[in-house]
Parts: sequence; structure tokens; C-alpha cells
Amino acid sequence: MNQPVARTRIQRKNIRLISDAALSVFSTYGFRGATVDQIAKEANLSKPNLLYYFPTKEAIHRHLLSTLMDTWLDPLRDMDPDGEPLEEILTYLRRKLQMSRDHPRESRLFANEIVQGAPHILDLLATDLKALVDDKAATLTRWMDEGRINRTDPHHLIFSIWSLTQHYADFEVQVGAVLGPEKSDPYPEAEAYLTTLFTRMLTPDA
Amino acid sequence: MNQPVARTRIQRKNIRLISDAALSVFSTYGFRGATVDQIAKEANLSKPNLLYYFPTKEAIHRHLLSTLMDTWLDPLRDMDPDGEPLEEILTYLRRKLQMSRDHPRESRLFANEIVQGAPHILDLLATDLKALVDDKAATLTRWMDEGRINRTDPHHLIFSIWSLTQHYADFEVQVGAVLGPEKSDPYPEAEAYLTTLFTRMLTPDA
DNA sequence: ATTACTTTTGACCCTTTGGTCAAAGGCACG
DNA sequence: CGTGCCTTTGACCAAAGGGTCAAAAGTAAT
Repeated sequence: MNQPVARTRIQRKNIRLISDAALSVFSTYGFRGATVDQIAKEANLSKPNLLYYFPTKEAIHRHLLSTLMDTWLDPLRDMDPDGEPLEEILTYLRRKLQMSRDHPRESRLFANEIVQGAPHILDLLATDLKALVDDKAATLTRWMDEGRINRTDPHHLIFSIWSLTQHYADFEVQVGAVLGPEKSDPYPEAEAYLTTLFTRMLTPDA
Repeated sequence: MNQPVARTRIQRKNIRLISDAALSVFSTYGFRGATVDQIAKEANLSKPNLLYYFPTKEAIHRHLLSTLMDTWLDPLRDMDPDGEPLEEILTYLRRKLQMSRDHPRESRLFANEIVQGAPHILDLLATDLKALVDDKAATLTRWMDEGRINRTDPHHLIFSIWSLTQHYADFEVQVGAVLGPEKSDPYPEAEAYLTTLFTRMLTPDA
């Protein structure tokens, strides 16, 4: 049961429950700040019962991170080298923003992990993530060479998409506090703003 | 000693030591993930000795947050309503980026606090911070009305400056991992990239 | 050198935490 | 319905955590 390959119906159900509870707790308190009791309570299981499915607190955390990593990077992977450059970039931007809106806990899970030095996934960042980013940066560079988008640093372009979109999930309470209680959903304006931003920056000077 | 008003030389020295150690520890592990023992060790003090200066773990955290909050907002406060718009914005951007470079732990302290729901400063965000941002947003709006910068959402413009600059401190390890070990200091490129970005977005169409 | 005060410490306490274990309680299938 | 496996639990443990306290060790000013 070290790597929970769900066999039975009950296992599937409980692993789903635990994952969801753990996502809430880890994303709110970080790895060290989260407690197994808290996750168990959130999942409506006793602690020993939870530990029957995952041997340690670390195993739950690892399970979450590795499960989510792929999903998280799908939008970037899907950026098509043969597509229309600005459209591809804006699609990536919008999908990423959508993920912040629909999966803020996942975003905060990663944010916690990385702010705290990424102790559990540093190797993945330096290998898989770097490879993917370098690949996409090459595509961006080619688009710039072809004059189809304005020239800028491709890596920092990608960083900027990450930071701008994830901000709305990771700093949700701050955005909410600053905009005030009357503005409950900032995403429509955010999408308009970011679309304008990248369009103005990237559209080649006529 | 509840609010450490340093009287003696020794107090000043130790409160400085403790603050610095606590900044390191809290910014790396968040409030709940940090331990008093760890802070004490980092400060080269015994735990009881540390607790002689601050009565509780929370008091240390509170002390840090309130001390740093002002410093953190100074660059925005300094944005001059009577200055040249683009120049004022770019200056703000650069000062904010400089703070990420020079004070990454402070940035991560806030990042941890806010990602985790800002339990200790939510009221400040909704009052002081909101007031400041609303004020500066009004200035930005006026500049747009006067046609001196392109029209966009002023609040989201400010959010974008925050997210883009803080990203380099808060996600430092990710930036480092993606850029690889040969690119040790990303800040020069970051500044160039962000300057281009905001210049292209905000310079009024001729 | 004495006195009055500040600073430091070792020992200690109670609670929380991650994790174990043996036994009890379900569930499914022949 | 009985057998064998899966699931759940209460009791328990050792370590770590936040915090206390009384006594020892400075410090400074007379």
C-alpha cells in the first residue's frame, strides 16, 4: 500500500477522500504545518485508518504532488509549435488562469512547496520542468525570429505567465481584500487585463 | 517585554538576532511549520532566553510582520501623482524588483502568510492596504484619463507589478532550477524583460 | 565591593504529533 | 453460513513542541 494502487471500491473511495482532505490541509498550512490528525478529521476517518492507506504523512504529500504535477503542466505542453503564435500564447494564458480559478488549492499546494524551497520536488523542477520550459522557450524564440511576435526573453515570458495567473489563486485573500467585498469574482477583469497586456507586448510593431 | 521596546544594548542586540533568525525560519516554513527551538538555535540563544525577549512564538511573528509591512509598501507610497506616469510606474516596478533581490526572505514571509490565508494580517490588508491601493489606482486612472498611459484596469495593473516582481523572490528555487545553474543571477534579464513589458503595454498608441 | 537589576540557563511540564499494534468488525464468495 | 481477506478502531508510545520557573550568572553604577 506504499504507493496506493487502488484495488477495491472502498480503497478508491477512501484514497479519494484522503487526497482531497490532504489537498485542503497541505495547501493551507504547508507540509510541516499540516498535521495527520487534521487531514484525518477533514476526511472523516480515524488517524490509524488513514495511515492504513498511506504509510506516512510524507507519502500523502508525495502522492499529491506527483499526481498533480502532470495536470499542472498540461496547458504548457499543449502549446502548439505549429499554431498561430499569439493565439497559442493567449490560449495558454487563459487555461492557466482557468486553473487558478478552478483549482486554487492545487496552486497553493505548489506555491507552499516552492516558496519553502521545494524540498520534495527540486529534482523534478531541474529535470522535467526545465526540459519542458527549454523546449517551449525554443519555440517562442523561433516565433520571434520569424517576426511573428515581438522579441523578448522567452524564459521570462513564461515566468510572467506563471506569476500573473497563479497570483489570483495563491494571493486570493489579498486580491479579495484589496478589491473589497463587493467585487467577488476578479477573474473576468483579470482575463481582460492579461489579454490586453500580452497582446500589446507581443503584437509585432506594424 | 510584550512589545519589545529595546532599552539596553544587550536587548537591542538580541532582539535583532532573534528577528533575523525568525525571519529565516518563518519565511522557510510558515508560521505553523516553524519551531521556537529552531529560531533559538539559529539565533544562538537558548529557548528560554529567547522567550525572555518575546513571550510567545506568535509575538515574534507579529513583531516581524508589523515591522516589515511599512517598509514593504514604501515604494508604492512613493509613487508620485505629479510625476511622469510611465517613469513613476517603472520606478515603482524597479524598486519592487530590487526588494525581491535584496530581501527575498521578507518577500517569502509575506508570501507564506498570504498563501495560507493571511490569518494574522487580514484586517490590515482590508483596511490600510486597500486604502493605499485604491488611492494609487485613482492616480493611475487619472493618468489614463489624461491619455498619458494606455487605459487598463488600475487594480490589476498593481497586482501584476506585485506578482511579477515577487515571483523572483518567492519562487526563487523554481526560477533557478529552470534557468539552470549557469544562469546564477536572473535579475538583470528580469528587469529588462519587465521594463519592456510595461513600456509596450502602457506607452500610448501614437 | 556592594547592591540592585538584567540576562541566561537547566530542569521540568503538559500537549500535540507522527506512527504502531493487536484485536474487533465488515465484506464477499464458495 | 463459514472462511479468509479487507477495513476500522481504541489504546498506546516516544519524540517534539510551546512554554514556565527558580536559581545562577552577568552588569553597571555607586
